[in-house]
Amino acid sequence: MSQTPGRLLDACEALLCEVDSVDELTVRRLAAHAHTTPSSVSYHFGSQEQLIIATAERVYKRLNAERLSLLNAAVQKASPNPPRLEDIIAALIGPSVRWSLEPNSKYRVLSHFTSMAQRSREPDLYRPVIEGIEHHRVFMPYFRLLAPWLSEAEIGWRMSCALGIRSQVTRSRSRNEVLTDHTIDFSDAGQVIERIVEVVVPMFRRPG
Amino acid sequence: MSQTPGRLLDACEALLCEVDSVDELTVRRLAAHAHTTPSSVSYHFGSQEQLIIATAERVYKRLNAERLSLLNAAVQKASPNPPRLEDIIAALIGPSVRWSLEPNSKYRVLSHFTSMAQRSREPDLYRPVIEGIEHHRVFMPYFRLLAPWLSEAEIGWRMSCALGIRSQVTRSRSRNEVLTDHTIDFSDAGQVIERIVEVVVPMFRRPG
DNA sequence: CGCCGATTCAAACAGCGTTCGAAGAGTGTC
DNA sequence: GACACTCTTCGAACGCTGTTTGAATCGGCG
Repeated sequence: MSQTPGRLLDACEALLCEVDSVDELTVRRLAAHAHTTPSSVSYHFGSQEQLIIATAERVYKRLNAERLSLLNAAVQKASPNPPRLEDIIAALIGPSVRWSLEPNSKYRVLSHFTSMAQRSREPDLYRPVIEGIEHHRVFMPYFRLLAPWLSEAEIGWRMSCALGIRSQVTRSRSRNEVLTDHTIDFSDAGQVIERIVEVVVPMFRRPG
Repeated sequence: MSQTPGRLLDACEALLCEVDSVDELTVRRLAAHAHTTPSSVSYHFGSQEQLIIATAERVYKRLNAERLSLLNAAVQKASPNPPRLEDIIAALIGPSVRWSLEPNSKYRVLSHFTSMAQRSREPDLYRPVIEGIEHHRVFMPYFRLLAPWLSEAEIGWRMSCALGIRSQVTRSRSRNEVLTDHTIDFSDAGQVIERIVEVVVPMFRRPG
């Protein structure tokens, strides 16, 4: 077995974090960083795009592991009572928010990845990673427990909304700062998560 | 005055709508469509990127005009009473949702634009368009009227959240369909807008 | 007319991702 | 030990990209 694929994955991960725009990442820079040649990217991964996808997948798995561990902690903490709704929401959206603010986290890999997914002409390459790895379904039973009057579909819709708010925070920080007159400190992950939870919780409250 | 810049803007708008990925849009294709040569793009706009930004700006203005006209309609309809909260929210997020679903609208220009803004190494080129043209501040007084217990910053934060949910719908349709078990018809703009309004309204209700 | 700025265009340039073919490394078989 | 075979590496080349350059052309104006 060659160890070049592994070195390419590592190089890709490292370079994606250093880079401001994803098209500063070239096969030639990648190859140099991994001590190999441009053609080995195509050889081992099929294309540069697929290498980036594989890199993102690896990072996604770590992010999701953190989500799950927060979820389990929330469940443990409250056991045998049902977990707090606030904790479940924070487990869902917290890691993304936190990673996006930690300067040395690998979050840049994910934001480059999602921006590539949007502009790709081969959405099928990305779909499995976006829909499969982020298996939000693990959260479903706990939301159902806390809001049994909502169907699975209704809960899924509210999770989508929560994730949309999360993305707005991680993606358009400067725009948010303008809209909120700089009164929210968007560099304080804890505060931001709290604000998101505060806005999402009412979506799961019993109506009327 | 030359009429080439105008033809380039038109060509860029048309091609951005036809294209799946923004890097299918090349200066050579642009030039051919506008009956000119590749170098005229750089000559008139500085770069291909700036041409795309100018194109998006033009489309953004139309989208915002539609928002404002919906806002005014909502105000007129209720006058002299304050407008309905639901109508204000629908005016804010409705046009994007509707455009993103109309096959012949120019929404593709905007989604290509935002995905470019994310991956650009010159964010300053995009900032004025993103923060300036979308002058959401017009909505502020009406929200304040309807939720006087919220500060401007609090309202701005909730508007951000609403826009985030809107983006989630216009961007990740397939992911939403999976999460909601295909029980929401994301191709029905009216229904989608209604669902968003339904989730956003509680954010503006008096706490407690 | 003569001039001058504005505009057009073909050619060239440096960079990109990928493909190709030859060379090398390692392994199992005769 | 020698051969055959696959897996891997690598440099050269290909076709494409956006931009720059310099010469040609156009349109008014003194």
